[in-house]
Amino acid sequence: MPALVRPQVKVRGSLLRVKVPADYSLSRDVCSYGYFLLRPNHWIVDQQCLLTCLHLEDGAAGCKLSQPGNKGSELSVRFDRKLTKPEQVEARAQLARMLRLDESRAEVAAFHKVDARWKRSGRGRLFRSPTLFEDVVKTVTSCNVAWPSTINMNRRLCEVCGKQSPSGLFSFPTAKRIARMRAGTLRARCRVGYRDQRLVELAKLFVRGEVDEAWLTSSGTSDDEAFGFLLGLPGIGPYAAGNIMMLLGRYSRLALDTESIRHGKTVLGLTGTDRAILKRLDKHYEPFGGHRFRSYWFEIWEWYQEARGPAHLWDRDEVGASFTASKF
DNA sequence: GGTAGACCTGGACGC
DNA sequence: GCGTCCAGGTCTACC
Repeated sequence: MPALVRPQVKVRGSLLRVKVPADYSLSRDVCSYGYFLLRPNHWIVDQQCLLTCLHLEDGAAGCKLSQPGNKGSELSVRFDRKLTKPEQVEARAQLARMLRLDESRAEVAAFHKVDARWKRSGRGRLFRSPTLFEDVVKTVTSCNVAWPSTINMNRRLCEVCGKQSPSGLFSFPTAKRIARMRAGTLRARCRVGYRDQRLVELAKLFVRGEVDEAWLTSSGTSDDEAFGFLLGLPGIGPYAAGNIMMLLGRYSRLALDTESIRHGKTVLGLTGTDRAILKRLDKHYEPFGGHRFRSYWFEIWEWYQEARGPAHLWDRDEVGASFTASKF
């Protein structure tokens, strides 16, 4: 979609009111992780609201999320078509996952108790996708590639494989859809490169129910068990598995990549070979225990914001599309 | 357990 | 406009 064309939710559809935790801030908690810059998401800076598109029982439904009141006030979610009752239930569940509404004020406070640096800003929640499948695909499309390519892959996945809503927004493709696609088609039309076969295999695992989100998030499943399972998935290595752990709400692991090395060198002043820096990073965040990823991530996020201004003022097609670790 | 090279895309650069 | 080089994480083969 051309940068100058701003998608609009024009049709008067269903309106959902969504209750949020008392400390919830839409602009802060959405603009907290890079996925808010990836399709089907579009943060509208001058309105401070999120435009996105959900895949529901009767197809794609574009929606605009806003928080008309102060922090903690309920969200207004306007859809571009009428939703059936079951669709409303499904939409609420997807929105809750995406916005981390399951993370209460007390849970965020527990993080601040371990790392008080983020108490003032209130940061604690990390934006994610409405489904685990989308989170996994977004993670795979962020591996071994510069950020602008990740943006392109996600845009093409939505436009080529997603469904179009009444107002013209594209939803993210479902696992069922990707599982039916030929790897060559994904490669040629979505420019996913060698990830093509891995994405199809991942989708098939989801369709067959072999990736069980309930098990992965269960308190009865240890971090080691969840991490080990993720490592066994196609296209998922240590970085991707660590990232997906965070997306599942497990913050005890880091997702270390070249960006981490840059952070270790420039912000933490670590020296030595890349391998040595990675080891030191692991050690450095040990004191944050079960919250390590958040402490690590918000340091990186703050650094981005110092360079590019507050994230809630980033325009997806300008700042969002241009930033890469090597350019900072 | 550690290491080297292939896998792809897109941006940067030189001509 | 074209060709070359490089960055990026995972996977496989090999030692």
